[in-house]
Amino acid sequence: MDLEKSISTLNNPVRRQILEWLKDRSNFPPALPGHEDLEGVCVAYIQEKAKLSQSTISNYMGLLKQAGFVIAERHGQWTFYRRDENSIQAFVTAVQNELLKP
Amino acid sequence: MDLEKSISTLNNPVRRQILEWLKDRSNFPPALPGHEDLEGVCVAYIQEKAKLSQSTISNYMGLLKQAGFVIAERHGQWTFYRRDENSIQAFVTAVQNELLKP
DNA sequence: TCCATAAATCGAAATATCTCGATATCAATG
DNA sequence: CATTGATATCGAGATATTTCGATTTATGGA
Repeated sequence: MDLEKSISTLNNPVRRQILEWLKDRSNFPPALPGHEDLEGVCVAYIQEKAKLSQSTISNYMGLLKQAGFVIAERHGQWTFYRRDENSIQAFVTAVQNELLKP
Repeated sequence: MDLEKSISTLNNPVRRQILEWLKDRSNFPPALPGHEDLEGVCVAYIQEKAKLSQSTISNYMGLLKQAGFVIAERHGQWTFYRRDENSIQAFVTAVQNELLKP
């Protein structure tokens, strides 16, 4: 848990929005045939919703992954991203511990 | 509660450190004669501990104040800063609500 | 009123972040 | 193995943040 990296990753409204969207698969188009059973959302769907360039979103997802907020899983040519709830919970706890008085 | 501004204010290790220091008055030199009853710590003390320039610390304290993390109270030529525990708690709650799944 | 001290504001240089288009990589398929 | 489609990486321009020293403002005291 690198608090520094986590905070700077969250210091961007689009990245926070992506984490929000990823709470619910139904924020994105239905899975393509053959992907129905896979968890997570591919980059193209996230890009479409965020309306930023492909490279920017790929970069953002890399940052979210490095910070531990999402898990990436490659299946064929697609990378599926999903939230890492445990890691997100750990961050929230760390923020509490750092900010709130003993 | 402007989450945007709060997060960007916390996106700096020195500002977070200052909030940490302000948890306990005894992290700073004893109050000057006549200031014993006043809550909070003056800018000069914070500057001394942070080892950054006076203007930088004044700026940081302004940001922390705008974000609602500290309360400033002027007494004579000194400005005393102290944590705003309610506001800090509100921020932590907002982070929880934004990040954790329903 | 003049001076000294504390803090705030200003202007600027160095560094970091954002965001893009172009290019590279990697996997599937004919 | 050449092509296509998905994603990752690269290089760069625009913008934002960090941090400073210099200046300004506010206050209290001689």
